[in-house]
Amino acid sequence: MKDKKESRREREKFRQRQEMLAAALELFSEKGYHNVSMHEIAEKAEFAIGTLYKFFKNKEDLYKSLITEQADRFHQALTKAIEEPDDEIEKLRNYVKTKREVFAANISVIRLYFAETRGASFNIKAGLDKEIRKRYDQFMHTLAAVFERGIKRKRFQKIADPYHLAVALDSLSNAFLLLWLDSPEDHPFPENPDVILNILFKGLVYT
Amino acid sequence: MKDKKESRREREKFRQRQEMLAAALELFSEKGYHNVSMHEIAEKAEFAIGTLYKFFKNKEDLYKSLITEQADRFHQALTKAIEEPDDEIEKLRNYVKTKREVFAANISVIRLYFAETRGASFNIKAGLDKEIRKRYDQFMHTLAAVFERGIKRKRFQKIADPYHLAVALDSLSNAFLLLWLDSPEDHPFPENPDVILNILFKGLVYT
DNA sequence: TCTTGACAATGTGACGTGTGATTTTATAAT
DNA sequence: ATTATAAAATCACACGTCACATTGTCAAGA
Repeated sequence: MKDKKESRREREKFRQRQEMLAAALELFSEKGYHNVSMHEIAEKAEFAIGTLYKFFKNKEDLYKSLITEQADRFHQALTKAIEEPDDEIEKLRNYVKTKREVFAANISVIRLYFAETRGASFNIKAGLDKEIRKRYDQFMHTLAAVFERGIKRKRFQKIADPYHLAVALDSLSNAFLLLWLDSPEDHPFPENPDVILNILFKGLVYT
Repeated sequence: MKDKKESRREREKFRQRQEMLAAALELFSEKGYHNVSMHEIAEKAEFAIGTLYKFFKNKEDLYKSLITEQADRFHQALTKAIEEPDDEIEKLRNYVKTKREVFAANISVIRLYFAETRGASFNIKAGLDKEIRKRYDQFMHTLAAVFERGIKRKRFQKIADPYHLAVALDSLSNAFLLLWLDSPEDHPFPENPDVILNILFKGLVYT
């Protein structure tokens, strides 16, 4: 019974924390770190200011938790996507497909995430940058491994270093997904994710 | 004589303005918009705060001027780079080469510029985003024209829509240049800019 | 030609005002 | 009684203003 109560309370706390983060996420992604006040977050989450501070040391801590937790979710989803299929080309297809879904469903967070990984974010004094980049780099290496294996198995030509290929695919998919999400009227979503992959797969110049 | 005096003063004012912008640039690129105060800028530029406000309506105006002026410089340099050579492949080579130089010489501004073009920047309330994107999009179209002409002249295969190819080259070059500039120890600058272009030029999968 | 002094233009920086993060104190729930 | 929540108080900081100071201009008089 004691146990049950404890865990019940635990769960309750966790739920509250999630609500706070959800409210914060919505606000941050809409207006940016510096244009959102703790008051606003508290109000949106339907808590008082003081309660926020019971859960998070300060604004920075709140933001940091938010971003890293979201980043973990993304990386987990994408890692799973490239691990599941066996064939390398299918891995890449599944990667693009999953990324498209993740982006579409979380476009607002994605922008914050980019701000952090892409440098030029000065939202918090220090630390987050490193923290996020570590995760990003880790993922980039697992993606590189796919290319490496593909080259070893003679499925891919070695047109570049595997890590470079990973960087290339990452940046290409980011660019196109943002393009499509930014203005679906001008740049509608192609049904086929191969539009992106073909840029890598096919050669531009005649040989 | 009157004329000369006038222009002398004009030039003097311009010089001061430049000094202010230079100081602001250094600070903004180091600490971000919100972590730099007008006082700091004034101090660094060795003017009094009031003087700043003689030149710029407010902080936003200062920042906006800074970014758009820099962006114009970049776009001008890059446009020139793709207009000069006659051959399409040489245009692209020259583009990458020039971009590399521009990035290397202005890495700090570049980050700010990305923050603005890549969304996720909430530095100023409104306007800049649109202003910069307009310029960016304009350039993207002139780059697309290179691909279009290349395809028409049978120098390139039509592996994708010309605009998409422009987006692809832009994002690839950004990604690699940042990679190299971020950690030259881990990822040294290849002497040959074709490292980037080959990803576009050569096909990854065997055909 | 040189000096002088009034007047304009430009530069200064202490201060008013507002905002927002964090703390403290009061209240209610368990 | 102890803990969780709410609301008000504190406190620091940064934008932008404005009355004053400084510098520069120009013409009349020595």
